[in-house]
Amino acid sequence: MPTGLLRDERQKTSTSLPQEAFVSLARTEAILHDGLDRVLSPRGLSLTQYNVLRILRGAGQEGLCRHEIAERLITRMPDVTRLLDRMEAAGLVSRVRSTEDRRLVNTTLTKAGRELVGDLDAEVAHVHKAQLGHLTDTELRTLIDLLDRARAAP
Amino acid sequence: MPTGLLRDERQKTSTSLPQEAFVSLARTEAILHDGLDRVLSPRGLSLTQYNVLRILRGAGQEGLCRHEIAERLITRMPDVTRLLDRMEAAGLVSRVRSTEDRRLVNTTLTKAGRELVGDLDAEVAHVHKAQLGHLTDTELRTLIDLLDRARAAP
DNA sequence: TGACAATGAGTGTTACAACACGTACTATGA
DNA sequence: TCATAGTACGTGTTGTAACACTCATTGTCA
Repeated sequence: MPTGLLRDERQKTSTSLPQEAFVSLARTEAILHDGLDRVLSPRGLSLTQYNVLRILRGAGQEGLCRHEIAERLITRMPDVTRLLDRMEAAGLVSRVRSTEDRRLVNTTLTKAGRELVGDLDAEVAHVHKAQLGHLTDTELRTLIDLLDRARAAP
Repeated sequence: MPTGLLRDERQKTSTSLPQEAFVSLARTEAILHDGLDRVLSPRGLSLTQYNVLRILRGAGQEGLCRHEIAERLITRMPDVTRLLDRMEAAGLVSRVRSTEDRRLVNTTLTKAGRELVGDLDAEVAHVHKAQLGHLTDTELRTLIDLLDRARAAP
């Protein structure tokens, strides 16, 4: 009987609570990520590229070097060089070799990059509100706190 | 004064609660994902491939067609064909064209695939416990519930 | 000060994901 | 029963991510 077999399999794969949390987290992230992509990809941006734009805007006029951008990115990203290559080719960022430490290359937003990320603010905020606005502030606060504590593994 | 400028930028990027939740979610998922990859990649598996193994184990002897696998995967995956190609080449799954509906291709675990996913159960459970075990059951339950409700957008 | 480690960026290669399109088969309705 | 739409899978191509490695520059210490 197939159903019996299937139940046996399910037992073998018995999901612990941490495991269940991981799957739920991955599912949720994938859905939210996809929703954001639908706003960003028409502009030719990936989520990572959008994050770089925001990071550079937050850094102000002085910009950041490759290493600093990489460590502020959400996902580990071992190939920031070519990510910036593409963004430079798209006219969103500009890079200048530092004169103080000539190993460093300083990256800053161009005017076009600053305008693009500015234009996207409203759209992105709208998507986030559409995706998570049905949760109360208290619930969101609780979610954020739990996620923060999850990352702070002992 | 640079600090002043930076604070201005931060204000312009004023993070709403939904936005903050999204970033926290993405950060957490990336960290957990990475931790799991460290167990899977020595076996030559990506997280998606590992999920396929688990999905097929859950499906039992009858297996699943490409479409069914795709819709059970956590992340949207438009190229399941070549994902299965690689897993077939690695000897983890086997594919047979269905005789009833010859459009369908039935995919099942091979013995090697079944053994591999079985071997990984303990390791994966250990990683999840190391990553999330410091949260109480109540906290994990709350987290899972909130994530489930987050996905259930109106 | 001169060898050597450390740091930062870039490059060559491989594998994978995304998109659009094509092919085989099945179901449906005039 | 035959045209047509729909379904399921596969393929060609392009862009991107991951890994290992190299090159240039700086810091350090005998």
